[in-house]
Amino acid sequence: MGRSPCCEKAHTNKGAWTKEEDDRLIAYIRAHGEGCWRSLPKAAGLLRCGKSCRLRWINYLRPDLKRGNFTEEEDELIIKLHSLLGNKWSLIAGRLPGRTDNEIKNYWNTHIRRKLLNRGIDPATHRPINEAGAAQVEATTISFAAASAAVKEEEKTSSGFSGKDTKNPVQERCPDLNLELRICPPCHAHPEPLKISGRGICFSCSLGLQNTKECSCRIDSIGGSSSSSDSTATGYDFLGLKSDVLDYRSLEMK
DNA sequence: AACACTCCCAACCGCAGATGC
DNA sequence: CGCATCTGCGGTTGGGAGTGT
Repeated sequence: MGRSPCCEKAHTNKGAWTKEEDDRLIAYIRAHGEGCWRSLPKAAGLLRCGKSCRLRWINYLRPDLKRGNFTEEEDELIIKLHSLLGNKWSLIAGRLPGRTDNEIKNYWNTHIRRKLLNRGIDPATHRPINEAGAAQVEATTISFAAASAAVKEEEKTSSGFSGKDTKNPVQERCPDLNLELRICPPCHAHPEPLKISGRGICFSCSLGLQNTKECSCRIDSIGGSSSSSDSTATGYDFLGLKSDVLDYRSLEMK
């Protein structure tokens, strides 16, 4: 491609930000709002590249950031979201108000990985370490992360593949994965709890969101009768995204 | 006190997707 | 439609702080 560098690298500061630089950046964004990162440094009188300014603002200066230690609840939520989304730190951060993707990524690598290893769980797969092979049959968590790569590969090689196909080769390989997970409006009666690999809990409950508006216990499988048109009527905002049909592939394309 | 080692996190880098022309 | 540019993301790194010897 031969992309040009994001900014003129000469004459720009690098490394730790000074108080004065922080103040300039804050003042400028308060006056003009976020955006136009490329032109911001010059306009704000900063000898930094736009990317550096954006990162500094998002990860450190934003007023809505929640600094300080992660709570036990946040820990568990991160673990559960990671088991579902993989290293999609920005998506995970989207479910943790006041936390940034960089912060969560760092926290994962320094604390949670070790925590899971101590529990005997592989942080990459969220499966017991000593069951690496056998666990494929008796999965205890759902993981779209590993499957998403396979889906992409599948889509490359099979141009005719669509979500409506009943013969999804990925599912044939990974029977524990429901790549067409659909979320419906909250159902207080919980008539038909989602079975995640044999466990009778809904997805929200598995995330620790019992009795919340996210609690939804009716999810049709890929072979279900719901079409995209009837799912429109029951569209549900999962992970903060207004989508009619939850499809991890579409989540990535947010 | 001095050095070595480990941990942690802010910041950087490169890439890919989105957008504009 | 193709190219150039911008933005955002995930992986990695550098260096300061903390701890052990």
